[in-house]
Amino acid sequence: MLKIGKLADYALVLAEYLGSTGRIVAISELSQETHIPLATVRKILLRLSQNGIVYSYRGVNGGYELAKAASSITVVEILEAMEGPLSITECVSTGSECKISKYCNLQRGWCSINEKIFSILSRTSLSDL
Amino acid sequence: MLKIGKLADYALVLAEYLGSTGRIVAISELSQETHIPLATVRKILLRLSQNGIVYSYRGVNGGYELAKAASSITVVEILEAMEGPLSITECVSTGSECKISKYCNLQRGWCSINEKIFSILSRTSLSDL
DNA sequence: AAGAATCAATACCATATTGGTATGCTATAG
DNA sequence: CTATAGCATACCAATATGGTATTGATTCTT
Repeated sequence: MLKIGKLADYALVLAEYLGSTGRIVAISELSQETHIPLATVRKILLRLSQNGIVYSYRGVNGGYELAKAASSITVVEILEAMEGPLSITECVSTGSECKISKYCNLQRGWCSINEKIFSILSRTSLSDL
Repeated sequence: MLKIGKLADYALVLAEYLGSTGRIVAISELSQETHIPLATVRKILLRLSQNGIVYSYRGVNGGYELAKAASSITVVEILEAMEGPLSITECVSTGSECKISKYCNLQRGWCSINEKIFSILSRTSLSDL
């Protein structure tokens, strides 16, 4: 467990393909090449675009391209674009909404672990995968 | 995101309490002290017991205690006891059930990341939290 | 031996999340 | 002006999850 969502996984695959071509690619091509369903690709690319990971171009000959070089886009950037801030537990992100937070003294430890995982994922670039 | 389940989180809290007392503790006490609902505590401790993290004792004065010293129980042990093997993506664990695995070349990278996260979580002991 | 305390095992349910799809709207190239 | 392609939103089905209830088995105490 401790799995990332399928959409986030797909997002990496799509981003990797964009990086490998280096040009503007339409959703239809992305879907064909990656075998990810068209409507799903559409949803993913929208999120990536809204989070500045890719640039989008409308109209004829439109499509998407990476906003940066594949070597400078990190795994955590794409992950967070798809799923929000990295937080291994409730208390790490929101300043503790957890019901038992008053009686729990693990928050500090979780934050530390969270930072370490963040560090790993931010040291891995798209091209490293 | 990339969150662990609440039950796993609770499991750490419960294990930490067990470690702090060093004696046999009944479910009722665990529930009272941690403010985790009784039935939920029962479910969690059962899993921990089945996975050898804690010893259980039935009958009057029964309860649970850690099977090892808190300093030698790792976070990943408890996590995996609660949620199964650590695997950040489908392809890491099961040898790839993923539909697009034939067209995806990220598996190697995910495995590497998974190992690094595993390493972090196995270098953190219960007493470190 | 009886009875109380305590864990074991399973089954169950409501809710939230997730993956996936559909649809009408907007912008742009030519 | 029209075909192409992304934008935005809404929707649905399936699954996972957290949480609860119940019955049975074991052990201590008296």
